[in-house]
Amino acid sequence: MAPRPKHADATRDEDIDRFIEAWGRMGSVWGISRTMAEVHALLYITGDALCTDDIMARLEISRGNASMSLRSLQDWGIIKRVHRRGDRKEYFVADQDVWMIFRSIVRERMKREIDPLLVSLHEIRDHTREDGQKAASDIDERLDAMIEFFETATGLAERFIGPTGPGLRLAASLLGVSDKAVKSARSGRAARGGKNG
Amino acid sequence: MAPRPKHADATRDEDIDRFIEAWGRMGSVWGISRTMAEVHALLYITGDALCTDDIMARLEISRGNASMSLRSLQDWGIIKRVHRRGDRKEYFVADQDVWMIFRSIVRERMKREIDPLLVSLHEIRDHTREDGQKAASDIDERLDAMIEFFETATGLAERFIGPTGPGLRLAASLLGVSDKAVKSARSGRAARGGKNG
DNA sequence: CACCGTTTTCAGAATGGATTGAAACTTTTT
DNA sequence: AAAAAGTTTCAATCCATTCTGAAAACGGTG
Repeated sequence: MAPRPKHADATRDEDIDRFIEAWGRMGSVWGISRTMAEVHALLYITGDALCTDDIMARLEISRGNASMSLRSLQDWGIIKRVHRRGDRKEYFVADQDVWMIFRSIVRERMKREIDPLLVSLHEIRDHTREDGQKAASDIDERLDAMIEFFETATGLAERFIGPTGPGLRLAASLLGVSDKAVKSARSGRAARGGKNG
Repeated sequence: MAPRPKHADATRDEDIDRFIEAWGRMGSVWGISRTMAEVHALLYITGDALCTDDIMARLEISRGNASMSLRSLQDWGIIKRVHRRGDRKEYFVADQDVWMIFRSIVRERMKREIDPLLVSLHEIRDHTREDGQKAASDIDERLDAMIEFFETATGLAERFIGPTGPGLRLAASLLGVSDKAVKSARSGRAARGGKNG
């Protein structure tokens, strides 16, 4: 039967590499740089506390790059520093709760992107309004529609990521998204038995 | 009587410029290029059907760039071509329904980013599984957690953007996102101050 | 306070994505 | 079928962001 090869560790490392690559590619989606995503991937998937040198070596990146990525990841609140007694190095661990990671990222992105956009939209609309010119009324309506959308979306997001807890899971059940629904929604590949609570 | 300044059009154009700029800046968030977002902004906010030359002139971009942006926007399904009788040019109009725009964008991003990620994650997990090595079991768990998250999120998103209709509005009420947000959902009016709880 | 291991900073180099512009192509008109 | 009008493609170029590497700063220790 399945022989347990001595190169099990090498296999494991390969899998880790693949995960890092996949997650790094996602970086753009979340608006973070590839390297930053890779550093996070490494910390998340290993679950270990790693120091800067570990990360530099594993990812083959410069010290400066590692330092900056780690800093950003901390700013985003998805990794934290840990100290080891008798060791002068800093170690880093990734938050292991995927929902938390998601919340942190969404919160940060909203703060950086959506909030300023809403400010701009309001400024523009206030301006078109106070001019009171008829010419702008159609534009006004479109601005209104957009502002309304983003404010509703913001409100929704705050529910999800707010301090009230793991809102998404709640939302999932509220909306009746069952495992079945999820499975059948995925066409093509999907045979597997992921399970837990 | 509202005073009707002769520079009304100039003022309007300025407002449009500001909107284009704000929306263009958002481009990165949605993973589309700045110019593409600006073209969309122009079409959306004016509500007009514009031809390539109009867009080139207004945005001061090259023909090639305009052509490619328009093409992408069509691929994303948020603008469409219109034909005018007796005119050989193609004109373009933006979908005026903000919810539809959002749905199109989310659908497209999921197809391009999340689905491939999920495929990769499954491949990696299947691989760590079939090796059956103990060393990988902790990694397995983390992969499981991540897969479960993305599948739930995907299922949720499909609810929102599915053909069933304006799911987000429904979601908003289901989740009890302040009645304010939902009420002001009636077109034409809006009050500042998105805080709620 | 001088030393040593470590982290941060930052100017310049490298990289990759966006943009141009002109040629190639398509469609309509005469 | 040639000309005219409009659109798309793509190699070359531009530009913004990311990355490097070495120097500066930090912070304990003896």
